[in-house]
Amino acid sequence: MVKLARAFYEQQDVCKIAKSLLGKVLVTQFNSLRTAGIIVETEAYAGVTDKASHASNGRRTARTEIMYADGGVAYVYLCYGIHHLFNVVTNKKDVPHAVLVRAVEPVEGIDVMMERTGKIRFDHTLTAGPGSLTRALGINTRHTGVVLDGDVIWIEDAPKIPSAQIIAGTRVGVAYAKEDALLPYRFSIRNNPWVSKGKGLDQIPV
DNA sequence: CCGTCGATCTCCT
DNA sequence: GGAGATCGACGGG
Repeated sequence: MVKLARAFYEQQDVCKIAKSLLGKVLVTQFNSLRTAGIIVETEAYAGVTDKASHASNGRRTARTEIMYADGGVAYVYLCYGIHHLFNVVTNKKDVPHAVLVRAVEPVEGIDVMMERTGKIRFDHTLTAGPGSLTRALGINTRHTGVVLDGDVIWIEDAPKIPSAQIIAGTRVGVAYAKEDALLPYRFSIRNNPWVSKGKGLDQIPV
C-alpha cells in the first residue's frame, strides 16, 4: 500500500480532495497497535470565504493555527467539549482549507476499536460520525499537527471511487453559516452502510 | 421510532 | 453567557 504524499494534500480544489479521499484508507499506528478504516464520508471546508469554516474570514486562533500550515498535516479539534474531530489540512501554506473525515468502514484492528469504544455490537455506530471514528482509531487533539506522510497517522491510496458512486449533500450542523450551509460540500459513497446518519445529506449525484 | 438533554472545551459577544 | 463541523442515554409513543 502506498501512502498519499504531500503533493496530494497540497492540491487547491478542496472539494476534489474530499471526493478523492473516499475509498482511501485512514490508518493509525500507536505503539504497534494498528487500526484502519476505508473513508466513506467527508466534508470540505473552503477556508476564508467559507462561513462554515473555522478559518472563515481569515480567523486565526491558537486552535486553528494549524489550518494555515502547508497541506498534509492533521487538524484535530474538540467539539462540544467532548468529541475529537479529525481533519486533513489541504492546499498551500496560508490557505486554510481542510477536509473533515465523517465516517470510515473498519478494515483492520476491529478488536482494538471495540475495546477503545466499549462497543459490544459490531455495527456502523463503531465508526459512523466524526466523533465516533476518532474514538475508534485513537485519534485526539494531541494529534493536531501530525504529518500525514509519517508513521503515526496516514492515508493509503486506493482506486478512485467512480463519480457515479458518489453522492453530495449539505454539511451537517452548519446552519449558522447561512447561505454557505447550502453548499453541496458533503460527500459519501452511495449506499455504503458505514456512512453516518447525520441530517443534511441530499441524494444529489456528483 | 422519536425528541430531549447532558457532557463541559474553545471562541465570540 | 451562549453556541458549536456531536453522541449516547433515556423516556414516551
